[in-house]
Amino acid sequence: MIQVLIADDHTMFVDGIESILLVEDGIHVAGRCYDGASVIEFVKSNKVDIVLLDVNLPDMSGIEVCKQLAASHPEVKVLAISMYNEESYVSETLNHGARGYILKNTGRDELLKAIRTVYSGATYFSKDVTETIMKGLMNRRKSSTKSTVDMPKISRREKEVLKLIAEEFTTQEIADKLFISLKTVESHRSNLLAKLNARNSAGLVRISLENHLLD
Amino acid sequence: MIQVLIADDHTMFVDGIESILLVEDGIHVAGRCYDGASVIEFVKSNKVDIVLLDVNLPDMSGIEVCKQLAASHPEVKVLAISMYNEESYVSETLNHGARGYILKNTGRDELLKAIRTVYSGATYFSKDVTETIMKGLMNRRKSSTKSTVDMPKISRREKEVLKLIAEEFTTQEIADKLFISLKTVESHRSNLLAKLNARNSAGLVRISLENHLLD
DNA sequence: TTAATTTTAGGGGGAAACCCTGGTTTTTCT
DNA sequence: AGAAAAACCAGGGTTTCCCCCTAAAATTAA
Repeated sequence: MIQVLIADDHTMFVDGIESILLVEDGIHVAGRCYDGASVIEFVKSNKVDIVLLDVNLPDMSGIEVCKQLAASHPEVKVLAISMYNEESYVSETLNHGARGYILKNTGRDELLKAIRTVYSGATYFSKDVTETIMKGLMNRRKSSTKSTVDMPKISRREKEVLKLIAEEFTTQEIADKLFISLKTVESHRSNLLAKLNARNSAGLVRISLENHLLD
Repeated sequence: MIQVLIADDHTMFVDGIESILLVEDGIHVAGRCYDGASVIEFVKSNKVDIVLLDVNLPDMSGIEVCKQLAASHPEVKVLAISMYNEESYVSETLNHGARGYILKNTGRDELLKAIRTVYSGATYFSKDVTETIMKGLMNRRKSSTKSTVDMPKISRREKEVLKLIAEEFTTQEIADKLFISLKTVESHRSNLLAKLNARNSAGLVRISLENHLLD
């Protein structure tokens, strides 16, 4: 029997979920909570397998609840339920221990499937959520590509020097490693400063990391 | 008619794909390529809607091909095909312009569905790949939390100094900005060097960027 | 084969960073 | 309230960085 705790501040919504789960074999509604604090309290004294957790609770955010649950009761699986299909919400929630993320417009069958899937140890995300995440993952390309375009060409040797600078080696150490003179390394760094429009080595490192110049 | 270019260095695999696509209505195999360079060449002089791209090509990586295609022929959609269901591969590929990612063990029907989906402008990922990405997205919690844990506490003031160092300001400039003495700033940097186990400002910047200390 | 770029190298000088030690005041935690 | 941590300040000494300049050899592109 899967013990489910429903956590949402909208009574009507909780009622709806409960009525779905009540008639379902193998699933039992262990309790209902209307805020984050009571979720933490409830799991302390009750056996709960899955928390159906609204991401937007009045007192604390669902993310905070996830974090605390993951710390104190890692065996309790969190299935996040949210009205918002936004990348920041989704990834934040997942990054704090939720095993699944479904939207509030999810139908009865999908809700049951999600609960059973998460209970089995796997993860579940509704189709829309999956798309959102993929989109977010892909859109990071634009920013990185754009900045790569207007980035001056860095020669092979300069890149080597740049890498070693980022690894905290001094000019002398870099010279020894590359079997070249200290003055040569200084030339390279000087050229790098000009090319990357940096004022010092700290900037060199920041710019090269931000633009993935060391890959 | 969807013009498809198959790019893979394994002849047998290309043959297999081709035989599937040949009997399919609305899909035409525009050409076959066995390395990345010829893909770039081919799209220059042929109409291609979709490139079925093996991520592991002999001469250049599929990621490189994606990048170049996105730059020169953004209308050509890349559907990545790979033997490896690994997070780094998948996200790298998607971040460089691929519209989909399927595995080589994908069946005939799913392949066709993927092609048609990508052609329609949407994205397609096989179920396994989706799971991998989700796992990867979730597992960043562990690494980030872990690194934050064994990362010494950085005071509010130190963080301010650290930010300004990363923004390439000199000690004197930082002192002026924060209305404190030059020597104080040096103290803070010195403490930061010790705390973050860095040898110089370059390392300070690298470590703080790698561990998201400036957020 | 020129032309351009890259890589190499050097002198000299000033600024900044780094290291060490010491101290006071303020904030934070218990 | 007392202890601990953080923030503040400072001097002197050493190293490293950064900048200006020049310039030859090697590689690459036109």
